[in-house]
Amino acid sequence: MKEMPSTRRDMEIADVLDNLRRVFKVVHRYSKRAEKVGGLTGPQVWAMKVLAESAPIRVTDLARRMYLHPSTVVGILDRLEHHAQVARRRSRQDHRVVTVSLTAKGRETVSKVPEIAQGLLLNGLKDLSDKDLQTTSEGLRRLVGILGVEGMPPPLLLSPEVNASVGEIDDPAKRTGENG
Amino acid sequence: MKEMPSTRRDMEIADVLDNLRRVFKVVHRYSKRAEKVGGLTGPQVWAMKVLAESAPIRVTDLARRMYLHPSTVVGILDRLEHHAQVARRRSRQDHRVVTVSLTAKGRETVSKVPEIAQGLLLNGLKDLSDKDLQTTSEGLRRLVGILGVEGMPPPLLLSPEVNASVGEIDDPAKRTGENG
DNA sequence: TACAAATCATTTGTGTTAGAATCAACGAAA
DNA sequence: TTTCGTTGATTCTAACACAAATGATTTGTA
Repeated sequence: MKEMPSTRRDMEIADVLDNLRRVFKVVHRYSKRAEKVGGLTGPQVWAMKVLAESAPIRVTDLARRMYLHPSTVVGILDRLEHHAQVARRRSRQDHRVVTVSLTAKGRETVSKVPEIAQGLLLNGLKDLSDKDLQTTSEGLRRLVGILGVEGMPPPLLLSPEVNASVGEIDDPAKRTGENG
Repeated sequence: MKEMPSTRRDMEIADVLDNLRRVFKVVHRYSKRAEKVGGLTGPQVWAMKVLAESAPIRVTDLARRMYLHPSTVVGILDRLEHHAQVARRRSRQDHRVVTVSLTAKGRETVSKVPEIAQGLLLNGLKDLSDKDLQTTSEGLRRLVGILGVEGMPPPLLLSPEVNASVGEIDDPAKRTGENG
């Protein structure tokens, strides 16, 4: 692409992208090793926290809640089940469905989990002044806005249609620009 | 004790974390799938872009520039080499080091690569008003600051080019790299 | 010179992630 | 009832990511 040297603006944009990459890296790393609680990895703990909140839950729904592909969740569940942290059970009403729950050991583990990956960030955020926090929040909101226009799903965490939107993120062309 | 939830502040913090997670998901996905150029994945293209800028480069330095672990880069290079996009060469001065360069085909590929994953974000950022851009930039810088102080050693930004546009973000130079 | 320590790339092992294909089961329609 | 399309979970393949260990090489030191 064209190199528009010029202004601070461009530098600032480069700055944003660079910082974003950096934040990614940190959080990713952090959630990869620092989060281990009982020999469990970040995503594993994350899954268990979701389970603690809404078990029994179907695999598909769990995946939706974690913004992950079902096949990914299957792997995570395999490992958790192997560690006896969760239990799978076939639904009797619908034999296709598998519901997942925490075992006693799993509940025990969850109770021990402090604040995980977010702890670091969380503490940092708490230390910010009101003004700084607002700026940070604003900036992120801005980014989400930018991305959101192109297809980012709504807040959710509970909305069933999350997955639908997520699935189209990479193909904004499909989106009819209804959005607000 | 002093855990009084549900102030505006707490909601704002939750907001930040939530938005962050959202941004992660989008960008991650985007860089995983949508970035394919000539059958190449995001990280592969990324590596090639770095190479286009500063080949020949040592594997370790490439890893540093990409904020990735050397062993990860090795895998990426393996695939790129297999596609004849890059070439490895053992240094004659120091037989331990391997320098990587783009092949003719590789240069051809890079020239075709538009703006990849960043394109989406980049365009969005360009459309922001000066003020909004500043706010966004500020917010990110804040986050990096938080993470940088608390626990993020590795970025290192020791290479001149990397922090060219970054500047003074967390100033890790002060720290004697205690890495683990 | 000899020998220990550091460096560099790589290999090995584990885990995360997604997409395609597969298989079983459900639901609706002919 | 049989057929057909769909849904749900899983398996398979491929890539990414990191840590720890390996092997080769260089550097530092006695």
